[in-house]
Amino acid sequence: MTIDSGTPSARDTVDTGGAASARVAAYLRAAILGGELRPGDRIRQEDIAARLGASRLPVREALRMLEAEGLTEHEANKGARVPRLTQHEVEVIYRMRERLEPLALVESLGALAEVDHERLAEVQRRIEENDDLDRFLELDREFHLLTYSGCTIDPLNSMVTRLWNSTQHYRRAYVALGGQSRMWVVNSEHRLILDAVVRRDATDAERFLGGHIRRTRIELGHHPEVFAP
Amino acid sequence: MTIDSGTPSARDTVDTGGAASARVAAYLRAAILGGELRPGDRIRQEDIAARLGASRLPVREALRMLEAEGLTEHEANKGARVPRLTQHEVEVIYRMRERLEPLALVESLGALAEVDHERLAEVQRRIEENDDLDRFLELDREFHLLTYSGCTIDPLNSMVTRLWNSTQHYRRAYVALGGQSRMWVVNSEHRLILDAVVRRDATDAERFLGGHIRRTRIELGHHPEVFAP
DNA sequence: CTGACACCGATTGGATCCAAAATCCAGACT
DNA sequence: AGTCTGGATTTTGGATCCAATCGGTGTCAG
Repeated sequence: MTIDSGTPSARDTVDTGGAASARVAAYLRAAILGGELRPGDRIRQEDIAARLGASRLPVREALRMLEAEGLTEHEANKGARVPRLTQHEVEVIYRMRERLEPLALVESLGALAEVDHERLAEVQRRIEENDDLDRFLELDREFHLLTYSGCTIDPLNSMVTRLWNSTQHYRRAYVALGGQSRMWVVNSEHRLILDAVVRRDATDAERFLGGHIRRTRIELGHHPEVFAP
Repeated sequence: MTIDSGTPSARDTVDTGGAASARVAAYLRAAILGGELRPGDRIRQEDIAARLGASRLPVREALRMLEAEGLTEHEANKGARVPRLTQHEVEVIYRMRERLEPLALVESLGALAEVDHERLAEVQRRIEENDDLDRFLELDREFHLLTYSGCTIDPLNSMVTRLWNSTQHYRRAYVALGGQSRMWVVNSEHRLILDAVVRRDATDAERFLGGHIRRTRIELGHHPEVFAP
């Protein structure tokens, strides 16, 4: 795992904290999103500090940042863990996504330039050529977050990112179980969204994106084995 | 200003961090929500530490907590400030509330016992008897957050709280300008919501709450002077 | 054999000290 | 006179050390 990584297209969360805190946060973020740290895993401050050659203090700061991003949870005098979610919690998070992400997309539409449209098309092209499951997770995330990148409303951005972070592990488990097998559905929906974005059609963008997330939620509901401990 | 305060009905945000961090966080939270610290104000770590007789470290932790709650914002090597929002940002936050809070209410409905219904009715009664503007802010917040108190989905709870926190100052400015003068509208809407909650009618609850927030957003949009620097 | 209690190791929380970065002001130069 | 540069001051970021708290284990009484 590389140390610099961080979220592919996250313009936020980079400035906050000092240099060391940011390094530690990037390391842990990559470890959790990448699947090395899984829900329920405990994170000991000293372990991380020793591994990265820093003191425990920037680790503490990093854990607080990650908590705000939904990647860790804290309990006083007991430390940090990667949150473990129930099936119902994930379902509600998808319902939150259904409502928030169309809003973020509409806020973003006007600010997206043609360069962004081209980048989006390029990412979608790579999704369709791709056949690696872990790579799909990254590209899909990049596609959607890129469509929101014109949105300047800070709480909206951070909440959308947080919702993606929280469900990342379950998305991985889902595709690993072959759930995302009918890729042509995903691709056709992505193309509808991309088209609406290029046309800057807020109504269509909102409708297609909402439907895309809703379908995913329903299909995920048919696979309770994803949530087995 | 009292030191113990904290958010009236916030079940979350109490466990995290140690004792000193929690005290500092509660102090700052009360100062910001209470209006002593206003948008744009800078928060110097040493000032707070000296004032509360703690070291700077718990202040740093507290500032991180508050950042997650939307009450402060950070910049590396530059410190913390109370965020200043534009009119458009506040409007989008209200749109987020329109979409998220009905969801939180529906998730909460089934878990609310009769005791909660009685407490709600009591709070609403006090709102109708009340004639102090600052007191109205508190009671209104308590009413709504109480209706969501049965919701156990952590990210949903924290996001709803964060949205309330972010707009608290502008709500205050709005009522101070006499914007919330037609209290009978607020009260009739609250009664509709309360009734739907008692009947556990998800459809009505969602509809009335959404309408309540939407009307507030639109009325707020007619008062741009609230957002004057 | 089981349950309660006390002790001890492990881990997090807090305080103090030091380093680095940013801001502010003065002075010189254009 | 205005602007740029340099240093001094202020403020935040990081490291180390010490205290408080939690979890497990072992022991003793019932």
